[in-house]
Amino acid sequence: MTTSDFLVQERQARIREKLAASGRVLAGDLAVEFSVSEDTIRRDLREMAAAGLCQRVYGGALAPIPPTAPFMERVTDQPERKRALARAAARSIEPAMLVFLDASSTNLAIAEEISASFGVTVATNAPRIATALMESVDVILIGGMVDRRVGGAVGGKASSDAGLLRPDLCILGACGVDAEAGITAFQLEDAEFKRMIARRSRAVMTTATVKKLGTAAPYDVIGIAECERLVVEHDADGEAIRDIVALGVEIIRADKI
Amino acid sequence: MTTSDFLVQERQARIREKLAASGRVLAGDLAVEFSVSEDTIRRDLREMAAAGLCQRVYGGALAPIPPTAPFMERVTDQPERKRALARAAARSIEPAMLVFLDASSTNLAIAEEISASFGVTVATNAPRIATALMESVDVILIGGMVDRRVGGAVGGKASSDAGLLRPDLCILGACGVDAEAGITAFQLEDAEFKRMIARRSRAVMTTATVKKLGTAAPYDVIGIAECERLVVEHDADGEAIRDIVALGVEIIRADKI
DNA sequence: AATCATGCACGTTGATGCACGTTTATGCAT
DNA sequence: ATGCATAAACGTGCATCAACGTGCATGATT
Repeated sequence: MTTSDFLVQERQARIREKLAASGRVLAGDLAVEFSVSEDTIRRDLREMAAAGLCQRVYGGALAPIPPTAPFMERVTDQPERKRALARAAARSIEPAMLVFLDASSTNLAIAEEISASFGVTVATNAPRIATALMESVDVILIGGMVDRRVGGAVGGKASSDAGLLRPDLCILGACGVDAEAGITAFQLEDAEFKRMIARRSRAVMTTATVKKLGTAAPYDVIGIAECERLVVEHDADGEAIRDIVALGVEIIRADKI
Repeated sequence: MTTSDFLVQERQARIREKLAASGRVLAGDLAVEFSVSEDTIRRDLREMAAAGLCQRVYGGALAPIPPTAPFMERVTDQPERKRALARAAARSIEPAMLVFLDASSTNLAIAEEISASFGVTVATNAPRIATALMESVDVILIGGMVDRRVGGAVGGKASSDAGLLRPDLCILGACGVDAEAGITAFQLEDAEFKRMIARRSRAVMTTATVKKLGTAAPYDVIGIAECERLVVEHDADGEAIRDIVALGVEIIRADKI
């Protein structure tokens, strides 16, 4: 094995601690600290980035943006991955549909894939998504109190508004996607809202970065089997989605970035 | 690597924070601050501009402007004048108020003057205004069908939503302001919406660039006497506002640009 | 034997500062 | 207001060096 005192997993756990503490790590520093080559550190960081545990940058790595960060912050996290997911998801949108996009950073990326030629109506509780779409397609805004962490209107008024709609397709933002736990969220009111609109929709689709697969956030939204389609990244681990497939959920893989 | 303490992405993230905070950055200052050459900063800014994260200008960069479109076209029309009006208007906003900002480009400028320290709740039918405010203050979103020319939700659903509110202060976007014609708008549904929310508010204030004074758009909103305050530019012609003053409307002049 | 973790070699890529001709903004004179 | 000179800022091309990822060999472990 190595002359270093650390097993791979230990080393990576330490790196994660450092990322959590200072927000960034330098490859050179880590190599010295762990008494390994920079090659090894780079492999670690690459592997961690592939698992969504850091952002790989020239010279080292940056902390991933926490999934509980406010919407406008989450939007800046892993944009290329979200764009790839968004492109794949947008292919499920057909002309004349009423599509619902709830407040999620990947849904903003999907909104940015929707042009006037889609010929759809989009309903959303997220002001940012409405802004992205209103010049291109018809937009129905869900009113109510805006929760800045969620990035959209949730709560009684928003649910009342959304309760007037029956979307053809609901594209659901998910904080966690797991065969057993289903689709989950970090905020209670967000989870309530998502569940309500999903159950009013003819079809439900969700998207998940590698980081979210096999994870569960604190609040249940819906079971995974209530979701017709799951869009995953091109390199999502087959193991992670095997049980989801077994529940009859159609898997769509995004293109390689 | 670099002799600087910052990874590229960190540097650009800081630049984005500065743009968000002050609306502009100077290349020379950034080079000193980050201990890199101005060449490097210029490359950063060029790259960020290409990604839509800033506007590249001689000497530095400005905060990005969203895509051009009807509402957004109005936003980019005479921004300095609107900012001056916005600053003057914002001084009428007091802590704990429920303020209503309908969809207007000057109201977006006003939204951008409102920080968390205002301690207010803002209700709006404009997604772009909600997006600008949701990180700073409590935002109540008015739902309904978004009219892209208006830049906000109007019509039956929006009126129904707004009908639940009684704002302390309604800041009304005006397309025309005239002693005889009063406050007028270019779209019928927009005029209906404005009238409804103005009449539910304790106080109404409006703003007018020199261009709008003494003009009338096709659809009546309210009479000028129903408006307590009118914010005009520092150089607004006394002749143009004389009759408005005679109707008991308080005039506030914006600062010189 | 197969697998995993590691370091090495090497060609490629990325970030940076320098040089330099071009462009822009500014101040001054008319 | 216009024209001119000047200095600062600009973008392009280039050289340099560090960082990068890939392929491979090696040693340790199962």
